Amino acid sequence: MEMTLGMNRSPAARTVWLQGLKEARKACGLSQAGLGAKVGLPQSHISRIESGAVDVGLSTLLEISRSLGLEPIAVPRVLVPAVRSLMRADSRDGSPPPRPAYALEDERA
Amino acid sequence: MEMTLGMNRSPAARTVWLQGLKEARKACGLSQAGLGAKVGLPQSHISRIESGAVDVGLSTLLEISRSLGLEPIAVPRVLVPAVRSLMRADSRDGSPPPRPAYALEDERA
DNA sequence: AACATTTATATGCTTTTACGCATCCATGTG
DNA sequence: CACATGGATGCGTAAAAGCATATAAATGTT
Repeated sequence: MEMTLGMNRSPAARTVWLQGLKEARKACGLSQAGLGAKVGLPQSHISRIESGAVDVGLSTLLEISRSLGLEPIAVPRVLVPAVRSLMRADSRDGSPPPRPAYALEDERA
Repeated sequence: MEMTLGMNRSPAARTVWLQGLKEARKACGLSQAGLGAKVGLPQSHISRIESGAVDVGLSTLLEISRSLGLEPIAVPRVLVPAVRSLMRADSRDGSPPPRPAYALEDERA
């Protein structure tokens, strides 16, 4: 069996990650230009990054993420579901029902 | 007030992150060449990445991290302590922690 | 409605740099 | 010594970062 997990360097591999940043940007009410100004990057580059046209560098990724109130952390795979659950529970507005400690989540099921 | 908290694109900014990957690599008992073989990268590049000489791209970072059993996640800043605590608790003592059965694990730890 | 104006995102082009190959410098080990 | 094993460096090339400009979609004004 060929087990090609999405481990290549194609745009699709990073697109999911970048999509999250794009949503976070909009959640902050920022335009590409606004975000660019915040982190000192040209709007054109933000555009290419979000579209997956370019493979953004770690430094730029850190600046963008942090300016959006996010901190990229390398989480052990076994803890990913727990962390995702934690994030979901936090971002829920006025309805915090007793949530199970773990929830089957997307990532790349 | 000038509040430029080390948010530049200098090597120092990413060194912290990369140091974690380096430790994770050693924890896996892998050499730079071994890791490179796992992810299809030349050893020379792993060297430059870990030393901070180059600003590694997101795709490469994802491949490296995942090959080490780590998943980079953008965590809201307010949740960072909680996540860190989770990771600390997990890595305590060598006894196998209650692994969530649904953590898709492909490679040998 | 048509036209201007502002705002948001995308594209062409140049400079800088990550990536990849080969090579080289260590420090073992028989 | 020969020969591994782990890591670093010079160099060419493809691609990211940066600048200016173009397109798109709203927003306003007559």
